Amino acid sequence: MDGKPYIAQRPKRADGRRNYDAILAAARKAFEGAGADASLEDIASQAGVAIGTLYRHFPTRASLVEAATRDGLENLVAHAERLAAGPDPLDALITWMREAVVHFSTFRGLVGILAQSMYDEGTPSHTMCSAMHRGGADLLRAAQAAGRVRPDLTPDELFDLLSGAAWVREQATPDRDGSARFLELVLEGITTRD
Amino acid sequence: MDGKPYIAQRPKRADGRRNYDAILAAARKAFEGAGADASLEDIASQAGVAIGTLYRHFPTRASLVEAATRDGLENLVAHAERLAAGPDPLDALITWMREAVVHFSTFRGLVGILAQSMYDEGTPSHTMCSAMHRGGADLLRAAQAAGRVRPDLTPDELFDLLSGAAWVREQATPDRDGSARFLELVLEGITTRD
DNA sequence: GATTCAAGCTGAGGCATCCTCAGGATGTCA
DNA sequence: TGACATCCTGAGGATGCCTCAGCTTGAATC
Repeated sequence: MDGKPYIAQRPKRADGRRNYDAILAAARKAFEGAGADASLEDIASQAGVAIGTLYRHFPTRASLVEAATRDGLENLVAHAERLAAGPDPLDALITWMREAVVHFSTFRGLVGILAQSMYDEGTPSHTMCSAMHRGGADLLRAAQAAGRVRPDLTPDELFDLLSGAAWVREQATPDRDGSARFLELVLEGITTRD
Repeated sequence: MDGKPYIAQRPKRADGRRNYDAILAAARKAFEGAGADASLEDIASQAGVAIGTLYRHFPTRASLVEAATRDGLENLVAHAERLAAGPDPLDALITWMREAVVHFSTFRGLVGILAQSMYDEGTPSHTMCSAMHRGGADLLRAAQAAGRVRPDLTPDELFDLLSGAAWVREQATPDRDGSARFLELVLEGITTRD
């Protein structure tokens, strides 16, 4: 809509930084417990801050989600680069996919936000999602070049599969988490026959 | 929680039936446009009815969703039975899976509700979901018996795969719908090698 | 047709949440 | 210490959820 997505930045003043950090910590906890649609007023209150302060630092819910998950996704991107340097491209891809599914389902509702951010510039998480897309695409390409993954699989399709797995994991209850098996079956479908 | 799920039933009095139908029609349209979390007050207003009347007929949002999707899911179950009588078990399973994905993603948010209903009695849609589970399981079993699908795939896993595909479809935009390809890749993973 | 009453309808109102904004407080820098 | 940009506050309008006390009406009975 805007073309210029808002990315929350750490404020300069000491009290501002304090509150920014407190809000972020409260948000992580709240998202973990109540999902991405946790009450923002609760988060503000947990952070010991008025609601207006929360909105000052994070003008939209999406910007707060972005800030709360940035570290994890940065790690994921960094790990992709490290894995790309390894010897076994298929193993690297699989390892990364497993990790990605876990990150995508850090809390309920996150996959949906990420899936939208992936193709919607003008979204706080878009930058990070693009980086992830590149990282995943590189690993995929390498595995394909090694003849270990079907050559007609596109990065977009890979992320659909990962998102699907993450969504299943999101829905899971402690006694029923089919996401690992889901990924296993998916891998069965995309790796080339021995 | 309750153990006794509320299933909306068509009321007896003429004005009751009229309103029930009007609310259902408005709900279908609203869900289609705004997803499963469409405003109930809007729906009531569109149906030309006070909000209290909506709640009289459909005490919970879940019960309204259930009523709005019952027909489609009934058809899906019926189709499973018809397909089971056909000659080619694998073809039957695939056809049904495609259809299921479409039904599961009738509107945004439905898959999530169905996925929860599947294993949570005390949910309006649970009955229909169980019937669907049985129908899908029968088709799966037949395809496995014919040696066309890996024998270690369970019905629960099948529904995870279907739900994942439906979720992807739910997220899709007109220019980007990867659900068909998703299903294709999944089938690659669960069918036995020629 | 009149009577009766269970079934049905209404919409105000309490509560939660979102988000804004005018006015006040305060950290920082010179 | 003064000046001011930055930051904070919380009341308040808007929306949506859901309930309930009081009223209306369809339909069964006489």
